[in-house]
Amino acid sequence: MPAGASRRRMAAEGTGTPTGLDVQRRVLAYWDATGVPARALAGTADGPVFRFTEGPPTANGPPHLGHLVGRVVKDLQLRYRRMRGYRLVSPMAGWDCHGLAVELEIEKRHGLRSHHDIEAYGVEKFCDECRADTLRVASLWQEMSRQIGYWLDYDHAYRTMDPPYVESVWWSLKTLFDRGLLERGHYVLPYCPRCETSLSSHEVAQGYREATDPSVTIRLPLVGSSPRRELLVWTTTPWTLPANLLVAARRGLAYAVVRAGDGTELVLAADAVARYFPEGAEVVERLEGSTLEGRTYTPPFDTPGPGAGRYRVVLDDFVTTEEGTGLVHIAPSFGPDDLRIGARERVGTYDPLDPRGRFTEAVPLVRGIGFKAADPALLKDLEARGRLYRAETIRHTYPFCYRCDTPLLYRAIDSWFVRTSRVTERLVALNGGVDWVPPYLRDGRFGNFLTEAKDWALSRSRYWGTPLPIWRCRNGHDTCVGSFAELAERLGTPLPTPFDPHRVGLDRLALRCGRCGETTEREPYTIDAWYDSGAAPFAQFHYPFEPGPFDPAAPLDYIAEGLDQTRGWFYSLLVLATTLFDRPAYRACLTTGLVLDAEGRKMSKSRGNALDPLALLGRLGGDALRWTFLAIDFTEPMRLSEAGIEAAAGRTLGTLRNVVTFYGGAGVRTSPDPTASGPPSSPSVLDRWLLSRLEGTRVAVERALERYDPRPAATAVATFVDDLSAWYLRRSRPRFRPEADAEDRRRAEATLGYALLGFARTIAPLLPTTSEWIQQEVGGGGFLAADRSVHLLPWPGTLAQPLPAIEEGMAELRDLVEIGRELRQRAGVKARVPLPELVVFGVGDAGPGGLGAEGELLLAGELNVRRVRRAASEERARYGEDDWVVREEDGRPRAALSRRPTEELRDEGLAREVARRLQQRRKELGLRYGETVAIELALSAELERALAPRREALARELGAEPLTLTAGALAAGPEVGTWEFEGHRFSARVHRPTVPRPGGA
RNA sequence: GGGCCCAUAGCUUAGUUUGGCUGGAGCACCCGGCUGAUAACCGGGAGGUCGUCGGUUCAAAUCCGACUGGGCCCA
Repeated sequence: MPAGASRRRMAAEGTGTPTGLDVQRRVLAYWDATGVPARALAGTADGPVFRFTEGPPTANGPPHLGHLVGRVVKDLQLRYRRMRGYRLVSPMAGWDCHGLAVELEIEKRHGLRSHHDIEAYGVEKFCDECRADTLRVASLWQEMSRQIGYWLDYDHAYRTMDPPYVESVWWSLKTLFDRGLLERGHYVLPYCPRCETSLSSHEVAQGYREATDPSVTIRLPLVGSSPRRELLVWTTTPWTLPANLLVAARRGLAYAVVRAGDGTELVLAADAVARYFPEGAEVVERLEGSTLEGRTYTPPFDTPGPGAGRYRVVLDDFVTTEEGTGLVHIAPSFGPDDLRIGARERVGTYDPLDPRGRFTEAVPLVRGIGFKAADPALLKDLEARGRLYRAETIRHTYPFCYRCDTPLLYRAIDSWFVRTSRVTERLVALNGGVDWVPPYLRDGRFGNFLTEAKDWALSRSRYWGTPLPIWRCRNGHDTCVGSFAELAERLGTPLPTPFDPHRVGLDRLALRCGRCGETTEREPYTIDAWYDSGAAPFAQFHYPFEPGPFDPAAPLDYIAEGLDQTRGWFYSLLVLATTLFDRPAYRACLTTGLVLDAEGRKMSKSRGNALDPLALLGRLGGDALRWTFLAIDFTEPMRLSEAGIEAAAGRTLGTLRNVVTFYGGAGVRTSPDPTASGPPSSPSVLDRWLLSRLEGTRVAVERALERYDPRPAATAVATFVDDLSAWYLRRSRPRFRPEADAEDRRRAEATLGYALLGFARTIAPLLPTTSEWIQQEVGGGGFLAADRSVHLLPWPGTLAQPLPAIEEGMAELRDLVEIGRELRQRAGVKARVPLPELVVFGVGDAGPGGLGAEGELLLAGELNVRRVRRAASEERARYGEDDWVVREEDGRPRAALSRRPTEELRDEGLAREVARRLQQRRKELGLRYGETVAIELALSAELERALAPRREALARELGAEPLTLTAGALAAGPEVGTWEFEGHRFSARVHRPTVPRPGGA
């Protein structure tokens, strides 16, 4: 019979150890049927509050493995807090609904390319589709959460597009507006001509790419110079030259006037002369920068017309000579420094591009041509007029729209800003009190970002987002509306019901100006979706319009998201908490690193190396993944592979399941809840040791979770599972046999049951399905009632008395076991052959490890020696090389093992070997513990001599009825097996006394 | 160009904050064992220039500096 079939049959009969997936199915079915998650969800109703907010994902794409890591980290903390009796505010799931990502999806679907296309298509229809698309794969997210055991309230999820949420966002915007922290401005921002909107720096950062651009130097003749003098000016964006208004030089910088071949004199920085004239140049004059101030020049293109003070040289310290000529072309509309200088010099701005980045009729030469595409025509014209000094190309990184791959331009446009630069100090100060994990983020990446934070460009010229609730009248008065009621009041009419606060409905509304009574128009913007999510802690409760559990004075206790959120959610949360409530947004902030594949490359859909979290969960189960994430350093980039996850989880979790199966399968049953009456008392040091180890594990897990660092918890859990399986159970196995002392057996059962249940509670935050399975299997819940769930039990207090002396003694004892095994190996005697004696040197009357007679018994049992004897080091000489193997440490004897078994012991070893193989046979036949079997044994002469006196004991041990012994060999047959070992040979017919069921093997 | 993080056995890692005994462990590998957990379990072995170089020190995986490689962020 194939092994697989055998195992399946055993599993069907309930005698095999279930896989992690079996456990998960069983537990999820139990939770689904009894509603455990809903009952546990919010924690203790009247407990102290633990504040948490789920960072809202956008659900228009499926979850990836990185999301899973974050969810595990969040969930284990929430479970721990629930068990500690906290009330969770709030367990709401959340969805980020607005933004360009959603819009672009719809644009693609209908081939829309511009604002014009969208408006022709119909803004209302467009937004309706965005709304419908936004939660397209929410069910995948929910299913993923269910399987990983991340319990959130999906039935009452907050959605950033819901009217109450939008109203809370409006309230916050008006609060900022009233405090002068929300202002309109004309600033240079990254701008996508295809999306026709400005972008945030966060968005731009994702789209830098290598590109080839012109690198040109042009001549700008100084007015009224004789001989003719020309300024040399360098640029990589010729398309900005029609918008040139000034040239900047630097005070204190040395400039040279160089004679050119055509007799004109060229002005450039002295440092740049060598670059421009590698063969040398005739310098006719040296100038200091400030002497150039106020000189006027002829502009590169005769476009904007005269304006006061335009086309002159000004001074500014931002001019350098590392690149270019030390004379910088200033187009105030197209660069931040340009805009600043233009404003200081009062020359205004000049922008000859339309919203789609094409030249208007102001530049007839290139009218209708896109900004970058116009470069060749502009250069050709300059050349024709003799104004082009040098034209080359350059490779550099240039920003492209990360959504649509269009080259961006930097452009001064009207926008609304949150004046974060005015609260920089508060942001830094409040962040200083945040407990970051890992800690270096506080002053490192995040801290740096805060100190450099510029004003937050909030407005977007888009359609699907929270509309900016500001109306402007023709006198330039702005009215910011902070609630739906205020909107109705200013309108003078009730709002339609239901009222949808999105662009279509809102843009139609004309308010009266709050100051002058004039009619107004809404500022035609939506806001950055990051603002929406930053408002989640209060907006999810419709604060301040409803009396929810939001406390404006209290930060969140804990949040956890991916490291990329330092520029995203972590930032927007802090900005809003600071400007609205003047407090930090969160007390503890944990970040998770990037998920990489086995080769260390970033997992991405396009690369095809991404692991599908739902498929993984379906194959391995949630706890296997959880265990993997706990065991690795999730604050750093993580290399993950399916094989790695399976291997990491298999050992510890598989061993634990085996122990639980043994507890049930060996017929062990105790009272329904072994924890109810406190730790069982037992004189056995083995029992007391296990319970002490259990308590140590509980303390280690508690300490780790209090510090938001689960890794030490995982280490402690793995160690305990090993102690439980490889030492406690291994040494306790004789105690569970039917022939064992009844009282001792009862104590062992009670101890193991208590330990398993205490352990289940300890690991409940880390491994929710495994712990629940243990609780139901061992605690007698039987997967029946919700109130027996481990997740509704409190976090355990002291589980047992810590006994450091016993733990140390046991460690010493286990050390002696290793020494004993080494001695056996040296003696060349297998463990199944009992040896007469192990001598332990230099231990006191309390025996090895100070564990008394029981310690000696454990040692004797584990090493299969008849007795353990204590001896003084001085007796070393009595243990010669012939009959003993001796282990010495530091020149002193530690242990000695008698290497010569007696005839009787040797025979016992042979009997042991035969019995072991027959036991194996029983198991292959799928026989249970108590079932009897008929065995015919045919033995060699020596084996028969050894076994005959032990026939009775052998029959009992094997459950053989009858057991017949004969000399010789059995004829081959289907039920006959033959074994050989160390020159011995025997065959046996083992058959079940009952007829197998039809369809069985 | 600037900032931050990481580097320990083939793989996953403990130890680094606070310098100190032969740098622990698991997986895989080789050898061996198993006395009702058996796709489980146990022992032994082999495998390490603790990324490289330099410094501080009686003593450095640990502290300092430089460099190399990898990653993230900013420009």
